Amino acid sequence: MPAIARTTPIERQIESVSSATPSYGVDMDLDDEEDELNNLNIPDVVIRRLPIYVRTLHSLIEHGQVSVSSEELATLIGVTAAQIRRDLSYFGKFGKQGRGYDVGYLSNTVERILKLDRTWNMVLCGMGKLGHAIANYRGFMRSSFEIAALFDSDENLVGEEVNGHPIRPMRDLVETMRREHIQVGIIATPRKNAQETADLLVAGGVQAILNYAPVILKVPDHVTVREIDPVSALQSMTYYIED
Amino acid sequence: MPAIARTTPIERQIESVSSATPSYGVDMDLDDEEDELNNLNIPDVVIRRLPIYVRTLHSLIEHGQVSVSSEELATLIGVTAAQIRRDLSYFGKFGKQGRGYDVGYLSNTVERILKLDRTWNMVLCGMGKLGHAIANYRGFMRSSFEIAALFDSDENLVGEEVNGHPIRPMRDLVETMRREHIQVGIIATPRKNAQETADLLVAGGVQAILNYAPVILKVPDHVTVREIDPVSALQSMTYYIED
DNA sequence: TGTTCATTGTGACGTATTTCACAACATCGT
DNA sequence: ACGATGTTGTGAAATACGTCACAATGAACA
Repeated sequence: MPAIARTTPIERQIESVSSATPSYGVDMDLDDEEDELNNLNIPDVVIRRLPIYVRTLHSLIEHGQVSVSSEELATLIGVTAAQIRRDLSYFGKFGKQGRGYDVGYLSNTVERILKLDRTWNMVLCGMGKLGHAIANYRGFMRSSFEIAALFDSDENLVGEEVNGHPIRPMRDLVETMRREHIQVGIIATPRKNAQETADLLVAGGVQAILNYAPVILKVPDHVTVREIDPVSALQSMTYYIED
Repeated sequence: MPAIARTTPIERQIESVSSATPSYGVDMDLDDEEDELNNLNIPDVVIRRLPIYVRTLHSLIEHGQVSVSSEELATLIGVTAAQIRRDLSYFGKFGKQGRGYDVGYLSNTVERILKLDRTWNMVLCGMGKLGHAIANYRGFMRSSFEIAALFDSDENLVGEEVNGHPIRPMRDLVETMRREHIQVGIIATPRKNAQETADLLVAGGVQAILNYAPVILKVPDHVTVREIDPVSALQSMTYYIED
């Protein structure tokens, strides 16, 4: 397993991640500490499913349901029950035989695993039409995320206020991130500026980037990237269309 | 392989597809017709990578490059060269030993595989803020896609013109789709209306749905769905953040 | 307290996907 | 015409991921 060569397990790079499986240095002394937050080598596919579990559990909570079996959850989500059980088993034992899972408890647990039991401040780079739409989007707050600052390199946009935040010049990005200890960034710049923006985010200490620009970003191993790419999504679906 | 039970191969359902591997009825008479468009059982992961290849090839074309090796392409994209060669080999042989691939030819070929050598008309459902942003998005046209009609169930919005198209009432959706032979739909409705909208799209003959609503849609096997879900993307990245 | 029932958590197995590694071959310079 | 070079396409091996199937066990109720 050549450490460098395939640092970024393929699939990830494209469909999104480019993350570090943050599990190096495990030769300390093989302590069996199999705690909940044992994150040694949990497949990224599993991690990507967890938010869906959380979302579905929330919806059950809204409906007042207190307990759920892997089977029921599976049906709601459209996966197999075995998969849900296996996924959860990576982190510990949260169910009760014969009873299923306590909805509230499981929801809290998975949120804690994903570190959603806090608010993450984000910087948004690129305040064109897309940036404006993102800045005005109401869905982040409801989910542990908050846009803390807006940036654009166009001096004409700087100063404009969007959804309560002034647009700041790009040159302030790194400093702002450091000062406010921000680890999450959103890139909504034109394609050609995306990589340089990513570099700035990295300089500012970013650890997670949500990338709306249609480019594969090169980032260090400790930075996770997920692509939001509607065009690619469409382009891959047409393959299956039978006319 | 229980046909019904796991119609929707898990991963797909969540990370996007819910498609038909459109390859039933292959007991005709095992003709070896291994043509390019041989689509028997090509993994969806591969299909999802093809748009990235196309995009990267286009960028090479813009730079005037005429030939590219799998190695170079791999570096640009951030995958391994072997993977690119394997992916392409599902469809045929497009390279020349010692030389690599002809950029223009490969680009055209992959586009043809993805059926991007035509324009796909789409319907957009849900004309709230998000719907407006999508309707005004300039990136589709440049990529074989065109929004042909807008729909919303809110009578107050009906009639409003967005980017040259009037918003029509939902009740016209099915008829419009059939009349104009539209097979691609975008859902940008609130979460609670997403499933009913999907049902209408299916009734209208949809075969591909780009879903911006945070719900897992239930659709028949012949319909492919891809989710655009920035919140889930963020929620899965925080897992990796080390503070 | 024992029996029934439902449902978990997980070894063992199976399938899907990626990577290795190399024979085959096209091109070029001589 | 030939050897050197670079790069493809692909069997075979390796790894990653998903599913089966069942022993273990908690709850309910007799």
